[in-house]
Amino acid sequence: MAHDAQPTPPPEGDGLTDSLIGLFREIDALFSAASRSQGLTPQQAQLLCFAQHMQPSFGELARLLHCDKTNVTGLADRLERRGLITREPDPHDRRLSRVHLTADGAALTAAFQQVVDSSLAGRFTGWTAEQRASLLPLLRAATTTLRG
Amino acid sequence: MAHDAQPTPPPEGDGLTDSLIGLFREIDALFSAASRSQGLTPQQAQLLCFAQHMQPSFGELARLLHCDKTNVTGLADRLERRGLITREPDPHDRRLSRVHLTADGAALTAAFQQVVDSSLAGRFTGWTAEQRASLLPLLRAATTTLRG
DNA sequence: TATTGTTATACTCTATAACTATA
DNA sequence: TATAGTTATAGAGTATAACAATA
Repeated sequence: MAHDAQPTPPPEGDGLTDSLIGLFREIDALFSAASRSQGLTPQQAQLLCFAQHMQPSFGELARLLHCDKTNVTGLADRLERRGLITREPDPHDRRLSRVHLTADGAALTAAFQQVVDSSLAGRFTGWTAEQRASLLPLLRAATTTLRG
Repeated sequence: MAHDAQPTPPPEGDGLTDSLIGLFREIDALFSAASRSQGLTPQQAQLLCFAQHMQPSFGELARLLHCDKTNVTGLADRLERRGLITREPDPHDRRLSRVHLTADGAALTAAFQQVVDSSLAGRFTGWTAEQRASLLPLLRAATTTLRG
């Protein structure tokens, strides 16, 4: 592998970009439909998911969503106005504001995830057990690779 | 497998939605960076890619991009103003307008794809040949599955 | 000085409804 | 009647620059 992995060109050309765009558009469509079924935009739904298992600061959300911090302010404004999140001051650093889900927000987030999960489940029924089993680990590995 | 593939529940729960959102955000960030390096928005870059190997009508682009047809009008306006595409009437149906890439548009699209490809290549060097080989077919299979 | 969140601004993306022209 | 593309409109996402509060 020392002189075998490197010479082999990594996935390049060969329509990889086009394939990735196709997949990206399909996932985007799935997220959009699931979000709208809950009265959310995709960005709002994704923010809620990131706030589900932690209480992220605005800067952390900006990094997770790969957008400018100024966008998070407006995004949070709209979610707060609907009673789905609250802004809570960080006890250790008074510059920080942390996003907490309300009970309504947590319920809506769970509903969104359920729609996505069942939507996926409905489409992958044609796959073999092996194919499906290989999907999640590969998703996670690809995410880790891209994030690094 | 005839009575083994069906009873096994398809990928559901288990943080699948969160994993998918994570991957989605990373690919979005990669596309955004590549697009901006060419002076394009991600939506503009994706439209150009879809117009690279065909001359899609506005309705076809709306379906490929999963957005309303009215969005394609404005998207095409901005690309046409920059001389990257032209609107050409369909010879068989005078209601249809087809998007053609100009020489500049084709060059910019190729440059965008090159940035995406090399950006991906730079990140997947740590993968084994087997892992990389399994990625593209799975991407394509997943796209086909989601599109159906 | 540096960092966090905000505001102001401008542009882009998005969907809905109503319109024109073609079929 | 139905379809393709456009326009008008309103709301949402996006980045840049400048700002106040805090570290």
